[in-house]
Amino acid sequence: MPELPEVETVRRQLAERLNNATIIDVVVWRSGREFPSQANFVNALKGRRIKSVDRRAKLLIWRLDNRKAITAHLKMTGRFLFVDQNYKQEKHDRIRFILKEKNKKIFLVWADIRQFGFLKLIDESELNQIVSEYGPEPLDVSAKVLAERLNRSSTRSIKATLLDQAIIAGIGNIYADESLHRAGIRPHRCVAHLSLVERLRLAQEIQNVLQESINQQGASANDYVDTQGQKGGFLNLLRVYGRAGEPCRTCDTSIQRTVLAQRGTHHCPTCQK
DNA sequence: AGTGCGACCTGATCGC
DNA sequence: TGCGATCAGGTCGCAC
Repeated sequence: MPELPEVETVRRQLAERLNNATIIDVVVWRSGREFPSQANFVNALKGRRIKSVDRRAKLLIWRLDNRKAITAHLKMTGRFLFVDQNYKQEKHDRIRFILKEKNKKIFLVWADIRQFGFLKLIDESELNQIVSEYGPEPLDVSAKVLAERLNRSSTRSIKATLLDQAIIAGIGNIYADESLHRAGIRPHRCVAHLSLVERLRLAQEIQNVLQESINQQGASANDYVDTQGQKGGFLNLLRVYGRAGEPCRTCDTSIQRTVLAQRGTHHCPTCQK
């Protein structure tokens, strides 16, 4: 759900306030799998300065001043929310960070309804390893490079291929369906059988849809909200995702929903060949 | 080796 | 009204 555009939106909002901030305190309201050793997690963070907030694929990376980093994955329902001093803990809240930047205090809450997300403290070498296993950032390379990444002899469908973070980073269920509709390619097609023209068109549409969604602060299909609790504006611009039975915006044909790669998959039988 | 699939988790929604 | 079944999905780990 939070995919590249949504995670990038959160990154920008976090970076704006957390860059150069110092972590004063960390209160774990409810611990979980994401920080197995709670005391170590809290103690290791106190007093550390955040050098930058970066993103790789759907992973948020807070680089600290001691060659360590906090990685955060929102998965489906993870949220960072800026709150004020008087904020009261709500049901799914898990951690509160108190930070300081230029004598101004910052209160940040990590919440996660489904508890799939995680925060992890790791060192530089482990971070380098994780980052190196992702495919290229789709907005940092040319469409030609992306098209080349999709040129593979595999039995998999193009949709399953797009969801593989090792091939191209950051695409999830929504943007896989949306980019395939824009490119006029059926999700079920075998990746090995796509023509050069199709792969190039798909690569360009991946870049277009991701950039357009970032410009709208992402799409809130279900649970996603940004650090102010705001929904993304791209939802109404989606062409197929979540529109089963509704008319295709291009040709009026009813959008079909099937299951592919274990994911709800949406396409227009007329526009997509 | 590459691929597919279950597990993880909770809340919203649907049908009876 | 209430209750159970189903669905949402990113990624890991295991099986084939």
